[in-house]
Amino acid sequence: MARVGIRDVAALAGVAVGTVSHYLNHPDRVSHEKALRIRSAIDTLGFVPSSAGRQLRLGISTVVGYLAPDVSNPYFAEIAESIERRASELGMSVLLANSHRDREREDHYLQMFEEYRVRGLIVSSHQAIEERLAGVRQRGTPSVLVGQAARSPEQVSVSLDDVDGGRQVVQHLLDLGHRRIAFIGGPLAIPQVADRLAGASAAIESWGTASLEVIAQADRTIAGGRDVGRILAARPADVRPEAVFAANDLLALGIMHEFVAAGLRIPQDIAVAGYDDIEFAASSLISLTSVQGRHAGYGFAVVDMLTEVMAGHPIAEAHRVFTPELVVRESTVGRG
Amino acid sequence: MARVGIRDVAALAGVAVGTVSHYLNHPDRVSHEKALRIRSAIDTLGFVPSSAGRQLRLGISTVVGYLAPDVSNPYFAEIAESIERRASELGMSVLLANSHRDREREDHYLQMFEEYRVRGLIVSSHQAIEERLAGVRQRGTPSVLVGQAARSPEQVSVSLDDVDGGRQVVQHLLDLGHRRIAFIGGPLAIPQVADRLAGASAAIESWGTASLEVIAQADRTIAGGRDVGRILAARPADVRPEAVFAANDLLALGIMHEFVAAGLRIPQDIAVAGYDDIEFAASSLISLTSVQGRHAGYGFAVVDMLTEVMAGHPIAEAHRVFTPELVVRESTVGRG
DNA sequence: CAATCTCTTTGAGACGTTTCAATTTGGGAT
DNA sequence: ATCCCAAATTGAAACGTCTCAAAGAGATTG
Repeated sequence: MARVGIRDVAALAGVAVGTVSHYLNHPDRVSHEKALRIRSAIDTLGFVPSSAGRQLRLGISTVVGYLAPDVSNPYFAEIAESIERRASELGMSVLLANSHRDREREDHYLQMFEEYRVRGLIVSSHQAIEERLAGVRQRGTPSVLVGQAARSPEQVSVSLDDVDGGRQVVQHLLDLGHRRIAFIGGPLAIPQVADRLAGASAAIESWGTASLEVIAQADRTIAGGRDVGRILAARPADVRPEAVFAANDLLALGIMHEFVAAGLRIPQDIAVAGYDDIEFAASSLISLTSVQGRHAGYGFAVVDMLTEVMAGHPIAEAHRVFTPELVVRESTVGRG
Repeated sequence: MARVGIRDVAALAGVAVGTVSHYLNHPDRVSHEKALRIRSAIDTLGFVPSSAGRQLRLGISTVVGYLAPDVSNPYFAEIAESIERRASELGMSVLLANSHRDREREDHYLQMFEEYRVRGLIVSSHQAIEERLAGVRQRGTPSVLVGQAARSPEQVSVSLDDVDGGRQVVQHLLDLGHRRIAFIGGPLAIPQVADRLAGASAAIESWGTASLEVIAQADRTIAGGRDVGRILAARPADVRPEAVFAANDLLALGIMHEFVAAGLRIPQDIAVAGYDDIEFAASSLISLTSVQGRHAGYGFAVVDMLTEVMAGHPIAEAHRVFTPELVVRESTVGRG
């Protein structure tokens, strides 16, 4: 099953290889008659041009890579989808790689994308990855960092003001009258988590009479949330927080599940707020108060910045920071 | 920023290009001293081998593609993840493409994977895609169809017995005493949907005294479920189904949300069952009865079958069909 | 000391494509 | 009949890599 190449097509159609290539890339330069012969040769042979050959010659591709920590978190899946949609409008294809939050795999896929000479890279990560991306960029592959603001002016990024988001959530809980508040999340080495906590702390401090308990839970998944939820639900009411703020929606959903299973009423007995505003937050049976980041423009902004930077244009605003928006739902204010 | 190639490395290290290539691929064949020089040259130059060059020479790659209809459906995200995990154990990389249920985009990515000469393809699709895959296979790219059983003996597939799954769900609802049952889903052109309905119908018929109302909803998402849920909740109780069986969990979750919002009690007023058993089904505040397909081995089976077929081995069992398992939860039997 | 043998190193050639400069063709103007 | 021009076609060269056959350099053996 020897792969069929452009030469075979040319031979069968009785034309030169250059003509076949022209047919493929500049159809207007080839006569109708030969076009037909070539088309039929391609069909009978089942010719599929080799991207390796083309790329070798051209030196570039039309593919961009999206490296996500965890596609099974709907948050990233939703970002992936909006990126994909925008990219396809611009005639580009998106290849998705799932690092599974693993540093090594992240590195591996980054390397692979480089070897593939993707045109550009979109990277969501919980790691300190900026230095690595600087290397990649220097070697010719530009990238947009998504989800954490870059430090370096060279590294383009699109992110959310997580400090402000955390502040908004806790401010909201304080406004509702809660004073014993818990923050669930970790590890603090992750910028996104640290920022959300920082905002939460700031709100607490400026209020004065409230307290913030920090409960470490590095496993920011539904399962992780359930673990925490079980523990909290088991506490006697007077030492149980009046409200919990989870570092992301998955945690919050897991926590809520255990609260409800334990017979606690949300939000009367305990209020819950999440972060990211994934679709499942809005659709939970007790809809979840959360922080909406990527309003419509997020995926677009990412891809558009990437195209700018791929084109070599200087970026006016290298670090685009969106302001998050608190979405208040039943899990904090009850059925409206 | 001219790309640095293997020649540049060779020049800087003062060796022949062949030696550099050996260093990369057969490190044991090159002396320690030159290995060091080459390593340092690679580092200072920031050399990253071009996969295009390599692939052109070798004709094969170590990448497999996974084409999913919709990564933002956790069902596919979970499959993607298990595939990725297994593939990486076997030293392969997975590239994910999201067709967004769009026939055209599906075609586009399939073509792209072919041009990239991926080693093999894993395809989840709601379309009749077998013929297309036959073409792809004939041209040298093997594939495993996931989620629908293939018709052709040449097309390897891993799937679930959806007829049996549908039957189990409805049998369960009948056993609980429900007689007016509704099936939500569509379009019937989709094999998975049609099979689930077929199983449901079979169970109803063999029972005799029960009725099955089919409510078409092609948008099998949470939003789609909410639309249906609103309509059903608005019906007077005597024409409202006693139980609904949704073609997938997203639909079911959306439906439940509206039922609860309308004040209906689940399962006392109306029972709900879904299909796929995504994590959010188990974690819903009223946990959702669903059908578990891909128990542990699913992703493994897929990748292992793909490696077999990539190796050119004949497959003993070309169409592997897993038997689904009903997972009974609160949405049908109430709090246990 | 010659003859082998092993371990390294070398450079050419091929993979499939696109582009570019050069050539052919056909038709209209002179 | 000749010339010219545009349009269509051609073939060679180059992209970056790996492998293969061959050669070089020591080391070991007879």
